[in-house]
Amino acid sequence: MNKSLGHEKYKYAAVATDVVIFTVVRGELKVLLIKMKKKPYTNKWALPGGLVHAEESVDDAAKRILEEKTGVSKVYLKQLAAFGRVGRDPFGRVVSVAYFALVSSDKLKLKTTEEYSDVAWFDVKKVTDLAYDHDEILRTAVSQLKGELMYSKISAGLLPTEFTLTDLQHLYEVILNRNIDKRNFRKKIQQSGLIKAVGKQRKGTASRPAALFKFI
Amino acid sequence: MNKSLGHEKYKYAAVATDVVIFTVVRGELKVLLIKMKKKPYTNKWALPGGLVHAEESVDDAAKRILEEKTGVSKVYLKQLAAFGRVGRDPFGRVVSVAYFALVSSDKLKLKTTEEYSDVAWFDVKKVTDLAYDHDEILRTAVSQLKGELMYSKISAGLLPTEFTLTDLQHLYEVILNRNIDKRNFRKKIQQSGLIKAVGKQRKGTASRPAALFKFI
DNA sequence: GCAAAAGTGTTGAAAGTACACCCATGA
DNA sequence: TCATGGGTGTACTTTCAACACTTTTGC
Repeated sequence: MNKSLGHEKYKYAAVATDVVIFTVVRGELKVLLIKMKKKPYTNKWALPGGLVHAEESVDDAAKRILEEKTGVSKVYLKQLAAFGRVGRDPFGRVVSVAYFALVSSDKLKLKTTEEYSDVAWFDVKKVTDLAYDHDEILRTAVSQLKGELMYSKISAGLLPTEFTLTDLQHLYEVILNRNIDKRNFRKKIQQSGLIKAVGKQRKGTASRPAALFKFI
Repeated sequence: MNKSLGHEKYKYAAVATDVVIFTVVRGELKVLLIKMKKKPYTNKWALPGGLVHAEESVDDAAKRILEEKTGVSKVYLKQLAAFGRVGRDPFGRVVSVAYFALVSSDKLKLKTTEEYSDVAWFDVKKVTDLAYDHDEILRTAVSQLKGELMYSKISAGLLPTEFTLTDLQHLYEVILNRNIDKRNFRKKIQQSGLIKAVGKQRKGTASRPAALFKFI
């Protein structure tokens, strides 16, 4: 969405997609932002996005943009909503279909340091004043992420295939931004049917070995 | 969406909106469909829809189309999802943002009889084989409608401003397609804070008068 | 007084929440 | 043996589900 469209001269609106890419690092829920060059958003941060090409589905466009910005593929992307206010994009009449995804920060550490300096992770709690209507998109994404966390496998992207219940709980605590009771969490998540024990243990931890689980 | 676009020649996708308009008549949940003329969908039924103009928001486009097809305005339209498969529209590369609404059948009785014969209400349970990907859109809409019914005021569009709890329960039973316990329903809906008593009663009913309520 | 719909409570089950101690391992 | 994190159960509260009779009105 940082290309000029000149779509003002067309009679109809064009389609873009913006992707809210979350990760968790050092106990913080972070979102990937890119720094813009073009006026009127010079040096403003924005969600990664781009126009949907004629020969690709909107889902595929979101995947493409995710991969372009992070190098990560095969991540589950979830459609959030369409944002279609008239003035939302000063470069033309563009409707954006927003997606969100959770990606493990170590899977893309290389990419974010290799990439130019105008791509960076930001603590979600501190982000404000994004370009376009991206503050609104981000708020919607955070809210939907929290709502779905306990009822879906979206968090799988943030953990290795095999993980401990404590790993999972810590992840949930960061995303939900609150403490969770260990016993209640274990009861609920094991009853949910979303994960199952793999029958192995994680050793070498200077403490009692933890059972490993995986998403089904 | 029943206009040729020729958007194949553009590089990017265009935006349309399709509106799933529900009503309840004679104990059935019905959806408004229009009969198409153009190949390859000649005589197929489809959801009302159309392209989003450059100067209107997607929300406004959905409202406009709702009003064009039903004559009803000031109805709450809820965004459902965007549908963006490449081949979903044989006339061009079009991404549709779908909405749904509930409108009282008596508010638009005139309109549907005045309108030409290729607009009609269909029992949702019997609808199949719609044009485009409209079967999928309809299924998604029905599912979301059922899910939100108890937690929002969307059903307000289907009732007069003042209604009895029995009216509301009958409506819910039709939409959810199951019986609801009267006492549990009354407890839950009155605790929800979505409605409140207006302090009046409906008289002249050959039975005990019922208290009237309204949505807040 | 009777037909017709309005209105109202209780009990049991299930799910959610709060809370504290013992266990297995590596160092 | 101790430091570290792993693992477990119970009591209370809240929510959901099942279920039947009395009340008020018009005729």
